[in-house]
This record gives sequence, structure tokens and C-alpha cells, in this order.
Amino acid sequence: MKSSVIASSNPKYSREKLMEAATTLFANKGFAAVSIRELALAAGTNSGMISYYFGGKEGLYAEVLESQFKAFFCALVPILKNETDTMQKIKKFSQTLSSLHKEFPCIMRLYYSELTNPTACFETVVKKYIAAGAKMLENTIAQGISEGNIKKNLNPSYSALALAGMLNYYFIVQPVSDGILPDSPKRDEEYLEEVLQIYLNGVKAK
Amino acid sequence: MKSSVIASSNPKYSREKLMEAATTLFANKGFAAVSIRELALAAGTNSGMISYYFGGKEGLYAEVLESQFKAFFCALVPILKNETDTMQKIKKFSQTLSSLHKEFPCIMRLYYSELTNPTACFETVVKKYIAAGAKMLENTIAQGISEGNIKKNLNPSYSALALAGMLNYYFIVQPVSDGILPDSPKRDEEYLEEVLQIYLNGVKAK
DNA sequence: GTCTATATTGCGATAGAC
DNA sequence: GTCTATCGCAATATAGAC
Repeated sequence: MKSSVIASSNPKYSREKLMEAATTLFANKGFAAVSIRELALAAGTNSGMISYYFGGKEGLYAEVLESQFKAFFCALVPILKNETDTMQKIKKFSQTLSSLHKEFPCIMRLYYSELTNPTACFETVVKKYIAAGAKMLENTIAQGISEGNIKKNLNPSYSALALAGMLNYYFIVQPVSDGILPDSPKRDEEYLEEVLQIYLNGVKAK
Repeated sequence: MKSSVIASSNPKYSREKLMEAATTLFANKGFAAVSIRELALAAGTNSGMISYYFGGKEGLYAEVLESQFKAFFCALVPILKNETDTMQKIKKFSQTLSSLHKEFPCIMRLYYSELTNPTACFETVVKKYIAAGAKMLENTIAQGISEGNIKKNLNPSYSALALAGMLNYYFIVQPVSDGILPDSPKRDEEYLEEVLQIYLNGVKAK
């Protein structure tokens, strides 16, 4: 029984395998700390395939980022477009953002890596998605103000950023918060509930 | 006029010069993306000095982290130890944290780099400082609850994390928020004021 | 489409002159 | 305490067999 068909050299799948392996490796170690040998090994192929499919390590990284950010924001965008009232929108948005992190376990690390140690992709891919997401949330809050549900002395962009901060920071600080926060199995839900209580109570008019 | 005395080879200063150069380089590019040649060039010395003083690149990085975190937290700790009431403490803490970022422009990037792409230093230096800081803030909030100033159904560690998130996220997201937030010269102060308004209003009892 | 083998460059660390 | 020179190794990328 030779390694003829099912072996590591499974035609046409190297590309997908490389994308998968690269997503977790780049997310966990950062672009510079990952070698193409390591990527190829984790994908069950060889380093030549990275040049063949992506034109090199940078090309693979760029495609990982674009793919992750696109999928994440495509799942998030529809939330703020439905018909419920503003406070419900904010609540639903936060819940969705929170649950999406389980579906996209790598996106936060990829995002924060680009924030702290930007590569060329920061300008070409990260910025556009984040700016679009921020604008959406900002508009929702502005709408809440004009409807009289949210304090009118608040600045929508600052308030949007404050909410994003409470949610995003939680998911990146997990490696240190494991020794600090209650180790409840429903920790994510508990935190989300508490954040929403503080935030909604803090911004609501009257 | 030879380069005899004042030249790049200024005795006994290589160590300090390396520490300074390494702080900004590691903060901006991350540990793996910086070479010892680059460090030496920026410090006006040679790569041999890194092994001589720090035992290698990792040793230099470890000393940079320890030095930055120690100085930062030493400046922050006294704030929560004075006698004012809880709400004032939280306000003062936030203001100090905010202003310290101007004094320590590298600390956030070093911190977030370790959060997203941890090195050995995450366990040995970062974790202890962050855990201590988090505990302090948590205790302050717990005190506010027992005094009746803060809602008693809130969890002190979650609430502390929420505040830290609003503040810390703001400073790391700056590269993308430049195109989003109002470009007021007093942006930091405006954001801080708004965050405090939302947070204090959101957590206060009754 | 995949693999092995290799060319070339740059890395971190060190030895030894001054 | 500092510098130059260099060693050994691992990096990315590519050429060419299958």
C-alpha cells in the first residue's frame, strides 16, 4: 500500500490546508515569528506551495487577513440594519460580536497584531473593515440620540469606541484574565450582560 | 578632527542607548521582527554589545519589558491608595492612566504585543503587573459597592475589566481611529470625560 | 499540482584585537 | 567597554524532476 492517493500530497487541497494552518499560526505567533517551513509542515505540504499559490509568505498572510475580516464583518453588518429600536440594536450587536468570537477564534489576534505591529496589510485590508464597522456603530448611536433614547451631550464616535473597547478588550485579555475573573463556564455571557447593563444605563437619556 | 571622544563609541553609554532604542523598536515592530543589527544601529553601537550587556536579544527584550512595566505601575499604584471617595478614586485613576500613556508611549504596544503574541516574558513579567493592577481596580470597585455608591448586583472584576477596556482600547486603536474620531487637539481629554460619564453613570447605585 | 534540492540572504552569537 | 570579523544556522524563494 503506497502513499498514492490519500497521502499528504492530496492534489488541489494544499491551498486550503495552507490557508487554515496559516490562520492559526499567524494569529498565535504574529507574521514575523512564523516561517514558511512551519506553515508548510502544519499544512502537510512543502514551502514551495506557498510561493506557488500566494507568491510568498506575505501574499499568504494578506489572503488570510482579507478572508477573516471579510467573513467576520459580513456576519456582523446585517445586525445593525434591522428594524428594532436603538437600544435593542446595541444589545443585539454586542451579543453578535461576542458570539462571533467563538466562530472566529483568530480574528482578534490578527486584528490586534496589526494594531500593535502593523504590516503593509494594515492600510490595505484592516483599516477599511474596522473603519466601516466603527461607522456603522457610530450611526446607530447617533440615531439613538436623535430619537431621544441616548443622552444628547454624548459624541457618537466616542461612545461607539467606548462600547467597542469594553467588548474587544475582554477577548484579547483572556490569557491574563484567566487568573483574575470568576472561572464560571458562562463567563462570556455574564461579562456581556454586565457590560450592557453599565453601558446602556450609562448612555440612556434621563 | 577625528571621531575620538564624542563619536558613536561613547564609553559606558551603550547600555542605556540600547535600552532606549530597543524600547521603541520592540514596541513598534514586535520582538521577532527586530534584528540585533537593527537594534545596535539605532543605538549607535554594534550587535556584540547586546550579548555583552544582556546575554542576547531575549535578555534585552526582557529587561525592556520589566523596566517599562515597573515604572508604569509604580506611577499608577499610589492613585488608588489615597483617601478620597470611590467615585473620585475611579475618576482619578482613569485620568492618571490616560496621562501616563503620554509619558510611556511604548507601554501599550509592548503590552498588547505580549497579549496577542506572547513570548516567555508574558509569564515572567507581564502577567504579574497586569494581575496586580487589575486586583487594585477590582478592590476599589468592591469598596464602592460595600459603601453603597455602586450597584450591588455588579461583579467587581467584570466591572473593573470593562473600565480598563474602554481606556486601554482607545490607546491601541489610535492608528485606525485617526480617520474616524474628531481630530480635536483635546481628543484624549474629551474621550476620557465621555467614558467617565458613561461608566460612572452606568455603575452608580440608584 | 506537488515535491526535493538548492541558491542566497540575513539571522543571533562569539572570538579576539584594541 | 567597544569594535570588527566571522561562524554556523535558519530564513525565503526558486528551479526543475515527477
